[in-house]
Amino acid sequence: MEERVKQIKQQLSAHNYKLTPQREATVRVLLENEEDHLSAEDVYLLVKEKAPEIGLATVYRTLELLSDLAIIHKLNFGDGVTRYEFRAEGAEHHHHHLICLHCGTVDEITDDWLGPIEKRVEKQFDFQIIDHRLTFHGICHRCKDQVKDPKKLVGSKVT
Amino acid sequence: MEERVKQIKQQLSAHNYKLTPQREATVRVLLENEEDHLSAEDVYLLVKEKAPEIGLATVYRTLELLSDLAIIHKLNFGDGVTRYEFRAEGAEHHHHHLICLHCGTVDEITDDWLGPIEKRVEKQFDFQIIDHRLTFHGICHRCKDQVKDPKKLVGSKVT
DNA sequence: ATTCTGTCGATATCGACTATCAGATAAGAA
DNA sequence: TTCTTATCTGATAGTCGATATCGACAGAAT
Ligand SMILES: [Zn+2]
Ligand SMILES: [Zn+2]
Ligand SMILES: [Zn+2]
Ligand SMILES: [Zn+2]
Repeated sequence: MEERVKQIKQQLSAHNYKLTPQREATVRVLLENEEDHLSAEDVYLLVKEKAPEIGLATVYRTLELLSDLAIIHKLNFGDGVTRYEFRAEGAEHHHHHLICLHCGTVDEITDDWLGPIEKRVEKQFDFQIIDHRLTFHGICHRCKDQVKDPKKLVGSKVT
Repeated sequence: MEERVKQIKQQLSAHNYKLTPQREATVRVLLENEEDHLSAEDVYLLVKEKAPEIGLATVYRTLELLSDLAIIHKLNFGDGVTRYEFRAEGAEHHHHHLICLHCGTVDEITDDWLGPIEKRVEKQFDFQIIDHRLTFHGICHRCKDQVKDPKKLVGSKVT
């Protein structure tokens, strides 16, 4: 934890940015909820618990900054809000997500399974891949007994 | 074309919806620009050329209706607007997209290359897949000579 | 004719996000 | 120190895509 904060502080100062108290509070909230895919509003409310004087704009600015420096990723799960998560340290690509259409839970596949497909894309389409996003929509193991007609869940969600 | 319109008319009436002139105009615009990933605003402007009396709300309502009936898909390419495209007839799953970070073009992989990975997900995570989204971000063949440092393009886009 | 239902266009409203701007803060120079 | 400068912050107004609301209208049913 302290290690990660220190590391991020260095990444910031390498680009002539300071780890201000507000930025540090935001980073700590992200670190403490690393598996939760928080929205900006989520982060704002959590930061406010520790530092009530912080403004929403500052949270947005900090998230944008961390995103610009490739420290965190912006995610979109089709619910209209941008969510944020740390990039895996050293990982080249984004990991994959499993979204349950019944309970909304987002699980993760931390391994990158797209290697062979990427090779095929690069060759067949002459497309140089920098990153990818892969999301599966379906019924998670916790819900499978409660859903009778999965086809009914093919709604009108954005993705 | 006429065939597709007729088919959509039947899909609507099967759910007790009518293919009104406004809805038909919207459907035709979608059909005539099938490869373009139009936004609601795009559709609105194109429909207005033929039927100037149509309202923006009606376009949104029609797109939502077509989406509910699984006739079209809602897409999000990280630029803040929802885009729409027809579902491939009979295709179980959504196709894949290649987004160029330099020129913004969206190309398509119409084949489904995820079969083996889906099997693995279903088994390993006990997750019943209903649909998926796969997007590659990178440099398209048209831009590859103009981009020297692809790493620089790893911006803060939502995806 | 009268009611009911579905649909329409116009427009107000919503919510996530961004831009603006005056004041605070921190680093440098004198 | 004191002045200067650039960076950062909080409050808030504004933007923009999307949705909700509402009165009007057409077709079907009674
Ligand atoms: Zn579930
Ligand atoms: Zn994740
Ligand atoms: Zn390109
Ligand atoms: Zn497409």
